[in-house]
Amino acid sequence: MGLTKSEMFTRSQNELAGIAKVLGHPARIAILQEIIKSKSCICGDLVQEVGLAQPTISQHLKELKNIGLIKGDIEGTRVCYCINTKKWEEVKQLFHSFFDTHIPMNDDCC
Amino acid sequence: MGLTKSEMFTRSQNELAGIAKVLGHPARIAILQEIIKSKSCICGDLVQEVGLAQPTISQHLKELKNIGLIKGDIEGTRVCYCINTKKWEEVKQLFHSFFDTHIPMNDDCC
DNA sequence: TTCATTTATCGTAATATTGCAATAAACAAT
DNA sequence: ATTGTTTATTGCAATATTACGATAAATGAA
Repeated sequence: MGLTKSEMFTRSQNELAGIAKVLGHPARIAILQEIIKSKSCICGDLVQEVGLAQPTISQHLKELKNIGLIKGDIEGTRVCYCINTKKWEEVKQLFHSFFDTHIPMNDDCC
Repeated sequence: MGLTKSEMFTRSQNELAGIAKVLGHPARIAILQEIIKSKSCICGDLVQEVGLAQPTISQHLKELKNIGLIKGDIEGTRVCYCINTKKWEEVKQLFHSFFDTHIPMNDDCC
């Protein structure tokens, strides 16, 4: 089969996993870092910098846009991508909350 | 093809993406939360709680163990899983560092 | 208009992931 | 030794992801 219904899990579990999944590819991490680094946000330069073919980069950008982490501004034939800082903060907070859940000490094992 | 060589990316890009990938499934998020919630760490109870077949849970546990987020203690026929707090803190810090990179304001677009 | 530039989309091949039934392996209890 | 319990592994089918060539779509420049 290979399909788990999302109804099996809570909304927040699906949300966090969905975002983590998009972050789960080094090219997309590289794209985000490159957008941040190049203060003025970049476009097809990502193809040069990341080293994947243009359609591939475009596809990764689409996924990052889908979860709202980046925005794209059309400027003539070019598209200027940049971080959506509002969403960036939200996602930061999401991971923060997840990892800050207190881990109780365990005497029984481990 | 469908394969990007990991040599294309930095060590830390691959590391972060690799961990995010494992977190990128709601069942694995649910498993982590359940382990945390059940103070005394649990075993095959996860099958009951998460609602997937035993081999599926076992497989997800394996992936979580691979990145070191959980440990498994064999206790007779049972295996007691719990959070590897040391690694947990490391991963928390990893995401923290990633999301805390300063996002420069952009006047050009977006 | 015609040509060059840039990005998105389509189509497709290669690969990876997911889920589970069947089964093995390890142990406890009788 | 046999039985029951628990977990890991194997094998496989269904699906998803990834990468890229080809192509379309949109714009700017000549």
